[in-house]
Amino acid sequence: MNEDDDLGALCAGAGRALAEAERPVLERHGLSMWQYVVLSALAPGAAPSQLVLAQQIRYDKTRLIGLLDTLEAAGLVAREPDPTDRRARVVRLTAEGARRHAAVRAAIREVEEGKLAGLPAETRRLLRSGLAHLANTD
Amino acid sequence: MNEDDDLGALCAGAGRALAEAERPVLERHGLSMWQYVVLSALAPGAAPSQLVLAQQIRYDKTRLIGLLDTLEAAGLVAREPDPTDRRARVVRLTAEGARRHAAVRAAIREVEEGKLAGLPAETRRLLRSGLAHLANTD
DNA sequence: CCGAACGATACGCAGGTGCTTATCATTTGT
DNA sequence: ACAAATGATAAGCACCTGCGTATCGTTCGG
Repeated sequence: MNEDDDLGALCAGAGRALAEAERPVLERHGLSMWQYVVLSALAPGAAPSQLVLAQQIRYDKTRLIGLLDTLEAAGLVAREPDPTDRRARVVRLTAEGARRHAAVRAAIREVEEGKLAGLPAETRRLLRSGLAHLANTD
Repeated sequence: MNEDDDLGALCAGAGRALAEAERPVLERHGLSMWQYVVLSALAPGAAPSQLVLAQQIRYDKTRLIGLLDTLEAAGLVAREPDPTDRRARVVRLTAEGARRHAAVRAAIREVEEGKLAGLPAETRRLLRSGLAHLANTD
């Protein structure tokens, strides 16, 4: 039974399985995993600076630059100097970026639904809350 | 709420948090994450060949060689030619390897218990079964 | 007002990853 | 019995990752 497995191993296995299932979806929409992560992070609201965005998604701040370059060139995000601190760049989704993100997110949700097929609603709920608890006990 | 997050993002977050919490434990016992994974894979029984071991733990088969070299030099695993097919090497834990694995595993279980603190038994159970379901729906 | 701190950017380094190719010993199918 | 396949191994590759350094413009404290 899974009583023998480490929780870490289980999380890694589940995460890998999900990532593998989602990769084709992302490819079909022309986005890399990290690009999708950035769009997801910006969906609830603009990031006050690239630095906090990098910390938020746990991505290297110097590599985020090139990632944003690509997304900006694709018209999915916009960088604007923060009026209150012109060193910082506020990063936000463009209308097109919000549209693309919503579309990809819907497709990914479908894949996840498929993976969850067969699990009772109660299990799904506790799975989410359990994972959130583990992730937030940093 | 966590209803907003992708399952993949939740798994990644939880997995990362667990890995970070377990790294100091592994370091204290002088093992890398992958070395521990190998020991864990061998604990239930010897691997019939290095190739199947690599596939089992999803590690590159050519890199596994060096990993096993280290573990063998440390006296934790043993490689013996399979009598029925002398191309293959059977990999098994040594007595010392089994002891080390049990010790590290106990320490890791403690960490995981700490992370799970506050979650009711039912949630833990469903969390495990939910993760196992996701991981096995490859 | 000026030096220290800070954000964005460019660049290179070291380590880890999966993948490919080549070699050698062994097994297997015909 | 011989060619093809297979497992272990070595070596090299292309990529990704985090990290450190340097530069430049901007901000802020004394």
